[in-house]
Amino acid sequence: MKKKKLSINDIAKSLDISATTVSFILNGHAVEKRIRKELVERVLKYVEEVGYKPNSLARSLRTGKSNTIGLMVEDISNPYFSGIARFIEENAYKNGYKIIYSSTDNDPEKTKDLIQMFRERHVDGYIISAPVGVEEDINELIAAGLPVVLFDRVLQGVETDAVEVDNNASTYNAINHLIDRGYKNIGLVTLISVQSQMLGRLQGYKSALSEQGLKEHVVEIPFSKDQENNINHILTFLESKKDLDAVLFGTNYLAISGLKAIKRLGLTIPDDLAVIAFDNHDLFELSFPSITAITQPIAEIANEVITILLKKLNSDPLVTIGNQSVVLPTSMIIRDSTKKIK
Amino acid sequence: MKKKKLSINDIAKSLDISATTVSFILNGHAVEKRIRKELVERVLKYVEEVGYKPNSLARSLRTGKSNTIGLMVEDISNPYFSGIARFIEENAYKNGYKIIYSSTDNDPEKTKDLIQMFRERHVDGYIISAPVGVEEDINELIAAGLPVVLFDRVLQGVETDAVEVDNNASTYNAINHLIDRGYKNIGLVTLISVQSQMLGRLQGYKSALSEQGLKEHVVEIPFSKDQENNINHILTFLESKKDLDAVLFGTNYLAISGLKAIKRLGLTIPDDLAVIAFDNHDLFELSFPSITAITQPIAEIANEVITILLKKLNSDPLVTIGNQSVVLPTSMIIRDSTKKIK
DNA sequence: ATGAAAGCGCTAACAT
DNA sequence: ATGTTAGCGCTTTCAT
Repeated sequence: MKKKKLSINDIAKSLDISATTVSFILNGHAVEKRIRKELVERVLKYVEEVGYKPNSLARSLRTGKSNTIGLMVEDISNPYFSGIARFIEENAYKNGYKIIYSSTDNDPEKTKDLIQMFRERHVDGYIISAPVGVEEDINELIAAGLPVVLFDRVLQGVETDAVEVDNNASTYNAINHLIDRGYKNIGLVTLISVQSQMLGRLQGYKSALSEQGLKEHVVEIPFSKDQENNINHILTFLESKKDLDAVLFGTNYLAISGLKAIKRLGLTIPDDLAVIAFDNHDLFELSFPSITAITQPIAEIANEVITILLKKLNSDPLVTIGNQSVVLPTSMIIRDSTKKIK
Repeated sequence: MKKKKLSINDIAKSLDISATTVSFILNGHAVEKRIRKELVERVLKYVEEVGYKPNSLARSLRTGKSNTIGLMVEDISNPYFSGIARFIEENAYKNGYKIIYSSTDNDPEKTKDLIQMFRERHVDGYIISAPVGVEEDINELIAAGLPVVLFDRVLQGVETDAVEVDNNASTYNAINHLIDRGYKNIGLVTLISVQSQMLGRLQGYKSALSEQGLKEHVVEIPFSKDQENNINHILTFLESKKDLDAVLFGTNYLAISGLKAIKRLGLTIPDDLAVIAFDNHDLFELSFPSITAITQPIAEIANEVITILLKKLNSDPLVTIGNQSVVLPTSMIIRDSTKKIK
C-alpha cells in the first residue's frame, strides 16, 4: 500500500483532461472560466477520493506566497508571549496561515539572522516584538512591501503597524495607587533597556512620583535568561534601599524573581514592602499574599495584531493603507500585596 | 535603492559563468567538481557582496527537503510545553532547521488536519505530543519514511521514537511520600483520558494505595481550556469528599485550578489538605504554603527529542535505525504543602 | 573544469 | 469551455 505522492498531472491524466483545468477548478476559478459543472464535480470528487493535496512548495514558488507568518517573540516560554502566540496561532490557522516562530532573546544579532531566515523562507507577513538594533532590517522588510506588525514595543524610526499597551499610564496609575495607600518610598525594578515599553513604564513611574514630590528609587537590571541572576540583582537593590516601603516590578519575570528575593530576605508583604507586578500571572493570584498586578489584555493584543496583519495580507498590494498604531489600556487587579495594614 | 531579488541566474550572468557552477560552489561541491580555487573565491566574494540568498522554496521543491520541523503540542501556552518548545527551537535553529508549530488542544480531528497541513508543507520531521485518535495518521507518516518523535505520551500501536518520563513511578513515589507523612485519604485529580501519560500516573497512584490497603478517591475531569470549568469540577469533588486529607493533581494546570478551588473553600494547606502537583511551576515555589511538586526534566526531554530527530534526519534513509524509547526519571521537590503538622 | 538542459509541481497568460 | 506553454529558482545528470 505504497501511497505514491500524486501530482496535479497525475490527476489530469487519470481524468483525461489538462492540468490547467484541474488547477482552475481547485483554485475556485471554475465559474469564471466557465468550466462545465459536471466536470467540476467529477474532478472534485476524484480529488477527494484519492486524497490529492497540492504541493504547497510548488504553489508557493509559483505564486510567491507561502501562507506562512513569521512570529518573533522575546521568549516563547514567557507566559505573556506564549499566551499571545496561542491566540495568534489559532487565528492564523483559521485563515489558512501557518506560523513559524522563534525567540529573539532580545538579541539584535540573533534577530537579524532570524529576519533573514524568515525572508529566505518567503514568509508572507511578520509579527515581531523587536529588540532595539534591528530598525534597519525591519525597514528593509517594509521597503520590500512585506507586511510587518510590531507588538509589545515599537521601534524608533520604524513606520509600521504596531500594537502596544499604554505603558506610561499603567505605571502612573500603579504608583498613584501606592501613594493613595500611603506608601512613600517606592522603588522600580526594571531592565536596562531602551525598549519603548520599558521606557514608557519608567516614564509613568517618574511622572507619578515627581507630581507628588517623592524620590525615585530605580534599579535597572541587564536582560538575562538566568533567574538566579535577576534575583541577585534585586537582592542587592533591596538591601541597599532599606527604607523602601513599596516596589513596582517592570515585567512578570522580574516580579517572580523579586518575590523570590523578598522571600529570601524574610521580608513580609505588604507590611515590610508592598508589591505590584507588571503583567498578570497565575502566581500572583495564588501566592501569599496575592500580588497586585497590572494586567495586559493578551487576547485583545493578539487579536489586534493578527487582524491588522490579515488585513494587510489580503489587501491589494497597490493600495497602500495607512499604518495603524493601536494602544490598548491595561487594568490593575488590586490584591493583598498593596493592602495598607497600618 | 530597490533591492531586486537576485536569482542564481543573475549571479551567473554577472560573473559570466553558468548557474550550475554557482550552484556547485554554493553547495560545497567545488572540490569534488574540481572548480578552480580562484573562481570559487570570486563567486563567494560576489555572492557575499550583493547579499545573494538562494530561494529556499525553489531549493526545497527541487530537493524535497524543507529544513523545517513540525512541532505539535497540546497547548503552547502551557509552561511545560512552551518550555520544551523553547529548548527545541534553540537546538533546531542551531542545526539549520526552522520550527513550525501548532497547538492540538488534544483534539484528534484538529491534529489530523495539522498533520495533513504539515505534510503538504513537506516538513522534514515531526515532534508530536499526540492525542489518542491519530494513530493511523502517524503510522502513515512513518510508513512514508518521515521521522516522527513522540513525547510526553506514546500511542498504542504506533512504533516510533518516543521520549517520556516515568509517570507510573513518579506518582507511586509521590503517594508513598504522602503515606509516609501519615496521610491516609489521598485523592487524585486527573483528566478523563486514555493518554498514556495520564494512565501511567493513575496506575502509580493505584499501586501505591493498594499496596497499603488504602482507598482510592479519583476524579476524572474532561479536558478543557476553560480554567473556571476545571475549578468547578474540583470544587464538586472536594465537597463530596470531606474526609480527604491529601490530593495529588495530575497536571500543572489541574494543580493551579485546584489551588484556586481550595482557596475558595477556605481550606488550609496542608492542615486540612496536603497537596502535590505533577509538573513544577514558579507558582508552586512561591505560593503559600509552597507546593510539593513532581518535576519533569524539561531541558533533558527537549534535548532527547531533538537529538533523536536530528539523528534520524541526518541518517541515510536507506539505513533503518531502530526506534529509541527514552524514559526519563522525574524528581520530587518536597515543599510545605505536604508537611505534616500534627 | 564547466555548462546545457531537464524537471521538481504548480499557475496563468494566451491560445483555440 | 478547455488545453498549450512558459516559467517560478534551484539542483543535478550528462555532455563536452
